[in-house]
Amino acid sequence: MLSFAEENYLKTIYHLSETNHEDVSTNAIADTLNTKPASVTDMIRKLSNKGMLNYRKYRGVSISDKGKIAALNVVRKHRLWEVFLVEKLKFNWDEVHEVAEQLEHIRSPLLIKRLDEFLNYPKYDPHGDPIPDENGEFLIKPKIPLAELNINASGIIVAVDDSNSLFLQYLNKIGAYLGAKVKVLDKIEFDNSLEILIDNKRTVFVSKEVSENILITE
Amino acid sequence: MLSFAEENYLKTIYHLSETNHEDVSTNAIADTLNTKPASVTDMIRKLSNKGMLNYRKYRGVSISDKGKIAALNVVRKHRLWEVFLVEKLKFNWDEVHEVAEQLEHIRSPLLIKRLDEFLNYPKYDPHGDPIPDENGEFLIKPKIPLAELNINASGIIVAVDDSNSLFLQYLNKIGAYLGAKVKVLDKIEFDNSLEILIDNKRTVFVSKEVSENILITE
DNA sequence: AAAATTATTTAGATTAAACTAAAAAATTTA
DNA sequence: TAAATTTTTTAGTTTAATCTAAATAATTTT
Repeated sequence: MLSFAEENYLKTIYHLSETNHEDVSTNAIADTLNTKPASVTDMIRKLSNKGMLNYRKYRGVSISDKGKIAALNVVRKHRLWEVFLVEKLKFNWDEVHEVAEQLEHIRSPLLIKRLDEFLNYPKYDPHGDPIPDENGEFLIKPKIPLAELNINASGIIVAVDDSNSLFLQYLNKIGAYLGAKVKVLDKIEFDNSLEILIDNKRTVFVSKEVSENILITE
Repeated sequence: MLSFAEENYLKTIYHLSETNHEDVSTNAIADTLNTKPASVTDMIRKLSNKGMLNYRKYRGVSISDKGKIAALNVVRKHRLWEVFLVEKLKFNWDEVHEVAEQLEHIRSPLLIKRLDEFLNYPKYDPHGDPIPDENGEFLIKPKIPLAELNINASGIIVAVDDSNSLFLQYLNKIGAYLGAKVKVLDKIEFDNSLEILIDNKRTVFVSKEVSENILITE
């Protein structure tokens, strides 16, 4: 059985090895977990001894099959809780992470089974990220810029590329938010701006820059 | 901020001082928490230094006002989660405790506020125990033996006094379970047995012994 | 390729929460 | 009330997870 700390290390190492497909460096782990490299080395050694990681001194680590299963289980719990927080408890997107970081460590297979059932077996979390099933299987849904949608196509806003606060304020002003449904009504050839319908309620024009920075899933 | 361990000690000391109204002994705490008395002494000292307990060496501890607020907050969280598990996730009574012991330590005032709202501000947990509000206020609902109900009165089964497995098997056989609604249809003067209606479904006769061991709240 | 820099590991400490064994205080028994 | 017993505390360890400082390995620069 894994401790909270061990679960956090595994999850981090899993995420880091997914994004860049090489062995993960000690410093990268220390940076994301806000710990010191020396602490990371200690934990790496421990997790290697448990068969969760493949480790070559000074060369970085990769995650083993066993470790991947454990990591995906934590990811599964994290994302299911995020769905719960947003859909049932009306949390906003930016409020869920910290709480889900805690909830993901609750140990009870029955709880997760029932939560999954209660949420009606969601396949994606509120950020559009896939929820692994009990066996760690999942299907990635591509995130594409709104700019690439065809006329009459629609999607859900799942992320923004340029997340500075002026941009977020602007999105708020036009009634767009993470989770909102958007439909492309027209493309203006003159300046590549888009006419979009947000949440079946409001029609607005957005510039090319804006539409390239809004990521959606279909 | 309190650690998990500190929260568990405070909760235990609160419960122990509620049941018998004296200072709580080191051994009693060690017994309920399955630790050694020496460990308890250490923690008592720590919590006293934080102003959570009143402690006189060799004389036992009582909980301070500050400690009580902290303890009641944990109790509140524990009981709200129990309601969630039973009402929303269809857990049985005997399955909730262990999970709620973990969930009660999740730190997020917003989470608890929203959970409370989501559950429609329950005042009692599935065992009939009161849920303290944000200020630690609550109202105890007396638990009385089924035997003491008048004819046509009804209540909810919240506990059993004699919880040996033969008794529980018998309850199961007659369709009674924790949380079930029971109504007294008749009292048989000859042997003080009762004719009761369980869950508006089934009518059965139960002996005096049985009706004295089933605890209900109105 | 040697020097400088950066990354990683080792060695040794610290903190929280537990433990055992022994000492001391309180309580019960005779 | 003195002796025996029980309870509680003290002293000293242990383990997990962290840290700092120093040493070593790897990489980059000149």
